[in-house]
Amino acid sequence: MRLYDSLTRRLVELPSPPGPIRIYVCGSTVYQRIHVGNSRPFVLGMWLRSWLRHTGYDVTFVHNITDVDDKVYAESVKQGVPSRELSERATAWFFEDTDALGLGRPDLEPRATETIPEIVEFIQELVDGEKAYVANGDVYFSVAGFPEYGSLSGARLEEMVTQETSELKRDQRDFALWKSQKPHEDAAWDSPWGPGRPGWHIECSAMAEKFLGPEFEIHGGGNDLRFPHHENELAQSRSLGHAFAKIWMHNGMLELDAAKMSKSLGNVVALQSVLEVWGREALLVFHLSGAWSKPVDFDDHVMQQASARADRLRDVFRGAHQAAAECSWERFSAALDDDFNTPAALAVMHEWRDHDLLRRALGVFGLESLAETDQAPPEAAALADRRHAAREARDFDEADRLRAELEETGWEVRDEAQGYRLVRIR
RNA sequence: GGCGCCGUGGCCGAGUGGUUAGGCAGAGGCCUGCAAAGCCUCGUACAGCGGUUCGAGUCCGCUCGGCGCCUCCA
Repeated sequence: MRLYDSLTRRLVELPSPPGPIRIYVCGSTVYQRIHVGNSRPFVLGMWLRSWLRHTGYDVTFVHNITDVDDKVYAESVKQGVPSRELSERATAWFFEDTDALGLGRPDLEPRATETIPEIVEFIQELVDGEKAYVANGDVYFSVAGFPEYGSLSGARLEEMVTQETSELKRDQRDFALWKSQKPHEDAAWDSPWGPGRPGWHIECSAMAEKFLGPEFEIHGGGNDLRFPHHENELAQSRSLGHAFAKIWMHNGMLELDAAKMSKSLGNVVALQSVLEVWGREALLVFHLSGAWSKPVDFDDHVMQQASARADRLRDVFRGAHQAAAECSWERFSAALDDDFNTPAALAVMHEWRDHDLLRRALGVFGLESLAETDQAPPEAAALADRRHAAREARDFDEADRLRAELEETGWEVRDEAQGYRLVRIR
C-alpha cells in the first residue's frame, strides 16, 4: 500500500500489515451545519480505515471536532446564544449528518474543549523550550526558531508576510498558541498565562499526540489546511522533537461553479440536504468516482451520474450471478493499494457479475445496501399480481393500465423469463 | 508576485513510453405483446506548439487556459 505524501511530494510505502496505522484527520469547526465538502475527508478517513483493516492492518482513526474558535464566538454573538450552547448544538448536527452517511464512527472523536489540559501542557513545553513566548496573556510560537518552517506548504520563510497581525507579536509571521479572553468571548479556560483559549493549530497537535503518540503514520485533511494549519502543527510538534505525522494526505476541494465550496464564500450546500435529495448511496458513489487528492466539481449533473451509477451496481444483484475470474479481486485490491485509487477500483467493480465479490467490495465502502433486494409492500405486490394475471390472459390494455398504476406507487415492474420482479423507482 | 495542482471523446473520470479503462448520456441491434432492465455493437479522445525517442496522452521546454493556498476555511 502506498500513498501520496504532500510533505515529500512522493508516494510513500506503508509498513507491512499489521502496522499499526494511526490516522488523524482534521475535522470541522462546529458553529453551523457542515457542507458536502466537509464530508470528503470524513469519508476518505472512514474508507481508508475500512480498507486497511480489510487488508490486515491494525488501524486507529482519530477525527477531531473543533468546538472553540474565533468563528464560534463570532457566531454566538451574532445569534445571541452562549458559545458553548452553539457549539454543542452544532456538534450534535455534525454527528447527525455524518451518521447519515452510514459509515459508522471514527475510533476517537476528541473535542478541543475536552483537551485543554493537554493543550496547556503542550504550550508550556514550547515556552519552556523557548520555542514560544508569552505576551500579555497571549502565547505565540516563534516561527524563526524553526528552520524547517515552510517545508510542508513550500513557502519560503523570508517571503512570508503575516498570519494575523498583532502588536504583541515579535514577528508578524508568528502564530498564536494561546489567546487571552476578549470582552465578547463568553467562555474561557484558566492557564498559567491567564484566562483564554487555545489557538487554532495547537489543539490538533495536542489531540493527535494525546491519542496517537508523538509519531504516527497518516495525517489528513483538506488541501486548504496545508497552510497555515498543518504547517503550524508540524512546527509545534517537531519543535519539541516529536516526529509527528509520516504521511500527509491532503484531499482536493469540492468545487461549486468552479470555486471552492467554503463557508466564508457562502457557496455551500449542506451535507444534510444532499443526503435528502440524492441519498447516501449516490453521494458515496460520487466520492468514489473522483481521486481523493484532486479537486472535483459538485453539481446536480455529476450527482445524477453518480446516482445512475449506483443504480447500475444495484442492478447487478437483480441479474444472474456469474463467478468472476481468479485474479479479479487482485485487480480491485491493486487499485486501492496504489494511492487509494477509488475510481480505478470502481471501474473494476463495474465489470463484475459476481454477486459475492461485488458485495464484498461494496462492503469496503459501506455500500452493501446496494446488494439488498427491494421488498415491495403488499399493495404493490397485489397490483403486480393482477397485472401478471391480466398479461397471462393476454389482456394487455389492462396489464398496461395496472403497470402505470403501479409506477405511481413508486414501483416498476420488470418481466422476466418466468414471472416478474418489482423494483423501487428512485 | 510566491508555492502547488490540473487541462483526456457530448459529460464525469482512470491511465506516466508500445495491448479495451470504467461510468453517464446518445445511436443501432437482440430480447419483449409493448416496455423496463439486461446483453451486443458503435463514437475512435488526450489544450496548443516545439523537442527527446524506433515509438509519447504518458518524458523535456515553451505558450494558452483553469483551480487551490499564501487571511478564516475540509
